[in-house]
Amino acid sequence: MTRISKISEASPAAVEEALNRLGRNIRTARLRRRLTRQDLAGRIGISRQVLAQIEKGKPTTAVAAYLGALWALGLLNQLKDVADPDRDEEGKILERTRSPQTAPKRRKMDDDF
Amino acid sequence: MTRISKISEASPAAVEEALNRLGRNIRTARLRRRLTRQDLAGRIGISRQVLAQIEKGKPTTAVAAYLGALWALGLLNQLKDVADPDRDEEGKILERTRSPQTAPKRRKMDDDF
DNA sequence: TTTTTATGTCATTTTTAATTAACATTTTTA
DNA sequence: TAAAAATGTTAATTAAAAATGACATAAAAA
Repeated sequence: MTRISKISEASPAAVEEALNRLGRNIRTARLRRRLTRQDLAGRIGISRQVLAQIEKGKPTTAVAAYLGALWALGLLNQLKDVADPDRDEEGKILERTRSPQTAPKRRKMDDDF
Repeated sequence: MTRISKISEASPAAVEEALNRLGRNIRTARLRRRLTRQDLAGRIGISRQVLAQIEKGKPTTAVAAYLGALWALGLLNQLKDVADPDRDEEGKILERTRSPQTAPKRRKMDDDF
């Protein structure tokens, strides 16, 4: 990010907590596997300084850096269920209260990075 | 990020897949709740363009932007278990194979952003 | 202890993310 | 239909992330 002013300033307390916990968990997993920061950072493709920030839960770090850490630790699969529509009971209920229209579709389907 | 060359170029396929799925899930949850991008982006504190990128799974976007979306959708709690040390069976096993030394501690405890 | 390794911390430079604004296109509503 | 709203898309600017290198300190190993 960058001029992500609002995110870094006003990221909700709940988000900050979640990031702190995630960072701690990544650190714990790394130590258990006896990996140095340099080692793990190398596997992810980031510098050891950035990995240090991840372990502190820095909010403005690229999401792929976090997920890369989980991947390198063999923990990425745990992310599969997050926000899974099948488990979004609240969303399913909300959907049922409406006429059975499908999500509006556009012509072009996106993709590219 | 920025000079995050390696992350954006070489982010593992597994990470890209995870991000694509997460983005799709966020989009589905938003539509179910009948929120426009502008609405949801406003609650998170980002621009609608960035939210669009999140829904595409852009890897270099700030982690807090992704988590903020989950938070605004009421789905953040699902992240609590990710990388939870108690569930890291692999890590627990690795830890047991060593002498019962604790994780090396430094004097100063970090924290600040 | 001494040596080596890991980590903490800082400065500099380069790259680029995010904002903002504008306009096009699509979808929905009236 | 027409009007309004949502989304797609692009460009310019600005702020900041990440890399890199250097050095200090702490921890582990010899």
